[in-house]
Amino acid sequence: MRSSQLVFRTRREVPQDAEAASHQLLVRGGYIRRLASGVYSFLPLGYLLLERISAIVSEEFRNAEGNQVLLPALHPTEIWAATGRLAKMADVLFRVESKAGSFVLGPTHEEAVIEAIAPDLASYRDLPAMVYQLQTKFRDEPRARFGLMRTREFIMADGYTFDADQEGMRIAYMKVYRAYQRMFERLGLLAVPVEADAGSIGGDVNHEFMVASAIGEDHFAECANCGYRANIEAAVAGEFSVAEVPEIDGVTVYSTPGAPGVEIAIRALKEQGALVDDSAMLKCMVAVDDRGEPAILLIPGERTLKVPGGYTLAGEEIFGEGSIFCKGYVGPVGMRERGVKILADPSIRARAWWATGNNVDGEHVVGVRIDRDFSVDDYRNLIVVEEGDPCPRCSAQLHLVRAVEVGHTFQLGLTYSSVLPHASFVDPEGARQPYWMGCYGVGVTRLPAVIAEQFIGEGATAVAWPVEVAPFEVAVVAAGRSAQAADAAERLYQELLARGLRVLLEDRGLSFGNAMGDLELIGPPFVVIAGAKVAAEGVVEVRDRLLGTVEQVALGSCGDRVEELRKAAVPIRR
RNA sequence: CGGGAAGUGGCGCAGCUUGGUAGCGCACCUGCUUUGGGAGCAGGGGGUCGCGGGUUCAAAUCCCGCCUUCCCGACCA
Repeated sequence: MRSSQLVFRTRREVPQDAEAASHQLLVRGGYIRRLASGVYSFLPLGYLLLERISAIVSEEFRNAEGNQVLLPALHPTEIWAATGRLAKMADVLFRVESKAGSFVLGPTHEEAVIEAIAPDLASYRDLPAMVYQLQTKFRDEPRARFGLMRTREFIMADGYTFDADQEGMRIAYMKVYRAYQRMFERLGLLAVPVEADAGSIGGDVNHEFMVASAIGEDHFAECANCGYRANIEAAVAGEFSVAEVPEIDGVTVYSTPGAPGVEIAIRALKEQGALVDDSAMLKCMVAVDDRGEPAILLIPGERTLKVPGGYTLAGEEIFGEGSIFCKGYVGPVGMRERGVKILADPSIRARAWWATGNNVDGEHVVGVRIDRDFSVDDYRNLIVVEEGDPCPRCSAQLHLVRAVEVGHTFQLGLTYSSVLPHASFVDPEGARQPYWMGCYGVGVTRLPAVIAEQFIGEGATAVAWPVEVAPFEVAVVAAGRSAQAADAAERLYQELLARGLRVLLEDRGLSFGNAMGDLELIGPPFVVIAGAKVAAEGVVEVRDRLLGTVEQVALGSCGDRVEELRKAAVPIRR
């Protein structure tokens, strides 16, 4: 393509509403333009980039035997009501009321794909099967973020597998899992699969593919020793070593009026001469289960609570008049006898005694021991892991990494097929059986931002895209005004095109500085410059922007050399 | 939804404290000179100052209400 034909304009100034480096680069380079918060247009250059990324994603889904489809964005409300997700995902659903009826703009397509495909998968002979699409999703996000990183309208590649049994589902899952690893490598991303929480999609086994990045909205825990990796939501800590604590024998009650909360209570207890250390407080949170039964959740006072599945934290009303729970002074002692279930994080065993609320306003107790003063009904993982916590597999120290989720794979099992009767097939005995399903997502329009973060230069004024995703693999530019340079550039452009490369000829007659400034934003990994030495010595300059190397090459061998460099280029950096 | 910041030609900003008919840089248009790292000179076009109301002889500027955008948090595939 000739730059004079490309509709785009770069800008020098940093856009006022762009904080993230990738966002600045994409706006300055003229890849995208914001229409509303979390709603972006892809301009011609941005579309070329997106087209490349989409092609790679699509190819890898096909390598996993996916059949491409295109499902509607407009879903009749009924199909969402049928799975209960109309209510469950109400917060993110865009709703449309029209004379044609009531619709939801699809945020994901489990329901829609079953409606579309189930009639063609009526027999066990039709299984296994996989379909996928690249399609626009709509989610009414509470907050859009970092340009393309989190938007309200975005393209996702979503795949769905249908199998006759669990074993088949697992095989399909592994096939996609491996396709994802190839896909992200081609995209220039070091994506690591981590164990994750299934969220509102549902199902059992699932992995998130995470890329360490400054624009990450998530963290995952990683063990350098054994390779354990899990999203912070799903990560669990191993066994903590037992803490050294002061010798205390009995239980002592202290009067601590006006001291709710861990830190104030510790201070109040110290003032009274209690032998408490800063880690002595047991945090006791009141939660209710799905049936509305109350429970107490116990964690070390310095830790953050992770509310377990099936429970929600109790609201203020639980502390009302006549309640057995005393706000700010809740403790486990005697609660079981009053019919309150006690759940505890295993880490509370790593200490001989605790200080805790005495279930009386203005009173704490010190020296409370598990099994002597109270019993735990159930040990569950209730704490959010922190840097340095022991690994659950090998007890080495966990490390937290800020990261972006670029893909997510789920073994759904029978989650959807059990509630949608037509999501089923007839087995060899003639009996109707539900599909064993898997679903797989890749955040396609997020990828330009994530890739840019990895390949961007200082000050967000330059990028060198990985060869497979680059809108142009190589750019040709003439330096100076000589006719020889312009001729050489034109001939090289034709030659590189003929070799099947994606080539940009800079033909706008810009000064050299302007031309190079723009090229740095357009991001070709290779640039060929035809300057004064073409006429004098018959050589051009070839730059490898990924490696940062520059070489002088004879005009006649330039095409060969560029192709060599192109083939030798490795997608992943760092 | 809570906290913070900001809305002035296409983009980035000044002007607001102390009301008096809107300015700078970039970009754009014309001409000439330039062209191996973001050129120079001369001339030119373009703005409901986010929206609505109020105060005033007079509002970008003061007052009230609303909207939008970005950042942190909550939430999230």
